[in-house]
Amino acid sequence: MIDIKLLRQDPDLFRAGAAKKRIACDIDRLLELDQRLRESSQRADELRARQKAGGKRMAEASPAERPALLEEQRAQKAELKALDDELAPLQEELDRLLLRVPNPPAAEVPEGRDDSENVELRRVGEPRQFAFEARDHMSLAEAQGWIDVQAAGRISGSRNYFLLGDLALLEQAVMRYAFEHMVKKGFVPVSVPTLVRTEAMVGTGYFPGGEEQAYRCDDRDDLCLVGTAEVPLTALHGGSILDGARLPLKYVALSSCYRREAGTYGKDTRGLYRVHQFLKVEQVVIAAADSKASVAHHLAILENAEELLRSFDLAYRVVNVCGGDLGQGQVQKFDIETWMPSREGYGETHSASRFHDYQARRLALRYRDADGKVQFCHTLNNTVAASTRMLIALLENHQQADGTVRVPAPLVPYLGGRTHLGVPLG
RNA sequence: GGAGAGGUGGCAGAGUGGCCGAAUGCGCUAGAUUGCUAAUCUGGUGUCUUGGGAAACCGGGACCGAGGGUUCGAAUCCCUCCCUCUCCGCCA
Repeated sequence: MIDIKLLRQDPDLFRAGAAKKRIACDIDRLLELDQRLRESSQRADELRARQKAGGKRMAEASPAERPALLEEQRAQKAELKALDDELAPLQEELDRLLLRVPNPPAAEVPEGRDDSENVELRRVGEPRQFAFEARDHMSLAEAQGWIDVQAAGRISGSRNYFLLGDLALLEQAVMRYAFEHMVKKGFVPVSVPTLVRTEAMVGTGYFPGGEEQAYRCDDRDDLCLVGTAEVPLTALHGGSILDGARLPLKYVALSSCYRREAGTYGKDTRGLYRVHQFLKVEQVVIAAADSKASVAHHLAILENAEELLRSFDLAYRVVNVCGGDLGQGQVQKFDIETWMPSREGYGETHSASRFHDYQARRLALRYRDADGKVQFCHTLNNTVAASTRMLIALLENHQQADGTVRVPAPLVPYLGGRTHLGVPLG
């Protein structure tokens, strides 16, 4: 959520921000509501003050004085009630609109309508050239007996999968390695709930707006399945005032992630690229409110993921995501796209976002700084490794002519010392 | 799922209709005292919001798990929900 005081001071900043993000947003209506509410609530506060004073007089009044006082208080009460009734819907509308105001993107964010206008920052590693007919991850996995989407479709519907044998082992290996990679860097390992209240979805900025992308339990419970561990991790300290000396807090979590993928019919239907459920190791930083430091954290968590990709011998590129492709809350986002031979291109595998205090405001996530002032935290997050997309990259890039898959060095210890997976195919 | 007990400031804990934003203790903090440490004494010590002020600060309003209600007046009474604890049942 944005700071309404800033909005009053500099509405154009927010108009420009919304325009850059290509998100419609009625700033004028918001300012008008704010203005009216502030004026009226002053009146309401005065009425309440008189009401309170009257109550005190009542307590001290003699029985003879009471009836007159009572009458006076009744009249006041009616007046106050009328005013409150008038204000309540306005306040509601303001709150609703406020949740929708996009966080203005950083100056470094490129102009652009959608992902086609993201700006490439660098390419690292050479896409692999094959001296043989390379397979896509699906045909390779099927040939090795590593995947069953038919059975998954029968049991769970489309975009679900069973992984079997070596591929199930590889998934675990990647997750374990990614997790420990971050723990070694001092990130606190966390196991998180993946069922969260609507409140947490709103707090992290996924709602309102992202409801179609999230699975929701039925109305017996107010619970959603998270699309990423970012949600529980960022919400972990919501509602509290942290000791500023303890910041930044760095967390890493491994969790299942659930995505409805509504509106993507016919898109990436083959294989593991777009699925309803996967595992992901996610890094979250909760920091002090300092935009410079925030940028440093952003680059650091980006580098953490790049390190992992380089250690896997995977080629990738980093893009600076353009305004139109940014989410409502993000100040800036870097995506990492990893080379995927079957796509003959780079496919998104990581997404590093920084939010400034946008999520923190919604979550009431604050800290006390060295001067004793209460401030909203800055939050950031990035993927470390998302299982399915990492498996696509590993299978396709490290496949051998005989249909086995080479295991990159860091994963060997997590696979019992094996350097190749699968059996030679005829 | 059944029965019961609770949710009050950083923590512990009082408060059953007005004098309660809330006693007391601990903690924290500033100062005094002190050869050092410990101890002692004194003051300060919630959040949000609004108005005034350059600021220190001052005034108003809201907040005692959340949301509704009763009342001139609610931490206190009523309803719904959430959470915690104890016992029983079921279960990974």
